Amino acid sequence: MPHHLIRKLEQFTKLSRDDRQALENAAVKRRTFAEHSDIIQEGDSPSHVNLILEGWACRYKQLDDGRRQIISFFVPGDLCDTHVYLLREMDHSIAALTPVRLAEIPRAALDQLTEEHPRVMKALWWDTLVSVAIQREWTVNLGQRTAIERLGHLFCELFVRLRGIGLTDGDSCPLPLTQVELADAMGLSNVHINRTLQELRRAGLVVFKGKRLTIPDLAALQKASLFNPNYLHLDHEGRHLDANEPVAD
Amino acid sequence: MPHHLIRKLEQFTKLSRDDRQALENAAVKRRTFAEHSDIIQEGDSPSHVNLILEGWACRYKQLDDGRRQIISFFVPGDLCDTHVYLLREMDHSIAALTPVRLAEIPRAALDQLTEEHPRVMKALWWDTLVSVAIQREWTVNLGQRTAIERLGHLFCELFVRLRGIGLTDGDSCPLPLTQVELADAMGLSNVHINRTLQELRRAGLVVFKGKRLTIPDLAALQKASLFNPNYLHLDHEGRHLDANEPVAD
DNA sequence: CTGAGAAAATAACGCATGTGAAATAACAAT
DNA sequence: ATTGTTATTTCACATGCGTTATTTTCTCAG
Repeated sequence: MPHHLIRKLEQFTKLSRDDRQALENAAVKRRTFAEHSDIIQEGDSPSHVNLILEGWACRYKQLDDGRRQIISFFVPGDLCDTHVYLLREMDHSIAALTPVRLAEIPRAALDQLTEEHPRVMKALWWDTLVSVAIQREWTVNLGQRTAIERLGHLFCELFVRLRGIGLTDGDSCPLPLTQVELADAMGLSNVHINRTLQELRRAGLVVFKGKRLTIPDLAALQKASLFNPNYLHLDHEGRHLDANEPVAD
Repeated sequence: MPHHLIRKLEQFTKLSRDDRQALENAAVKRRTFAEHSDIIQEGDSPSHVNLILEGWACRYKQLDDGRRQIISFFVPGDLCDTHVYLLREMDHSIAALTPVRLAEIPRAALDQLTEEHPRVMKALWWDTLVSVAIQREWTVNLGQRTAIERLGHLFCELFVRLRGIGLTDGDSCPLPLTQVELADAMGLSNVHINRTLQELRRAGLVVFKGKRLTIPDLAALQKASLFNPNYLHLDHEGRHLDANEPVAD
């Protein structure tokens, strides 16, 4: 059932049938959340790890005066902070952007998983490292890129991430975000997101309509956005398949 | 010798003499780097984990057209990405901002440490979680805060982090950064950093001179910067000292 | 003490992006 | 179809911050 996660992890290393089964077993407790509802709130005490199975969510933080920053987007297969339960309380909230189906992985299940399945442990570490690399890239995006580069960069990133889990269809992918949400993520006003979107459309770089994004020429968009996918670390060629860890399947 | 790291980790959980010794042993291989030299570069293949013992460093990323973003600051006791060697190549560079003394922790040593010293493993996980929480907060900082809030927020963060490892002296701390470096970190021009710094000085919120920062009234600066230290997770009161893991000392 | 290089400060001007408000357009539920 | 609701688009105007360049102040080696 957590096939998106498995597919994502297998971009990094092949898992055995047993490994995959262990992941299934860890993700038995399912929950659903309505669009726009909070999955967990700042100040809550985290007791388990959330794995998004279906739908989109986001991390966000709200300043005292109402300003809101979306800190990251979660798509199917994404884990919300492995080992987060070590912390006493959440420093941010997570909200469902669409209806969300997720699995709550209890602390004990995760600990057992990493102890008994070293390949899974390594793959989860890889996933964690990629997540923080994405967060770093957002720092670069917000700090240095212009509005048009910034938005183009986000579109490239989301497209490539979705492609990795098989959720793209040719040159298009789902993008269930409003312009206000894009604005909150990019640190821009919704008015300026609208202007920027039109500029991207006029340049023929993107089509964004009906909750779907189409990128007719990904290379062109990458170039215009200074997007370099190296930070997603999708380039391994089996490097991490240890010869002495046979993959029984 | 890695006493800053130990002091930092002990903000989270008490370590036994044995735990501390294991950390010492893992950090035997020492190196020094000159001011402004690169410690590791984008594209390099990481083979070990760097632990800053002395001096300041930063992660940064350079765009093709020369724009540079400083992504994070490293102070003594900071680890540069636990388990980074799982990745094939670095997606960013790390540079020494002052002369730097560090320890290279080999992969095997780290693996052994986490296997044989569960308290240390937990503490390192906590440290990792705090690091990414800091990265998230930078996203909020760059996305939502005005120049003056942004810079004030950075000053609060660095002061609190340094206080945690005993590197503050009353209401002041070292801050060996130039205005250009502050600009590259805050996504602002050096000219505007200068203007903003003057505004902070005029308001009596900071004194910044001779590579030292003084914050006469931390509460006031926190308020002006919308700084909430919760994301540094320094609030545990022994919550993670399991009763069944006696701390021999 | 002196000079050279780096860092900080100042100045003038331009533009990317914000703000607030109003007008359309799309969507969802009856 | 009709309506209420939410999302998008457009407009007019304001401003925070960038850019380029010059000047002043530090720092420290000799």
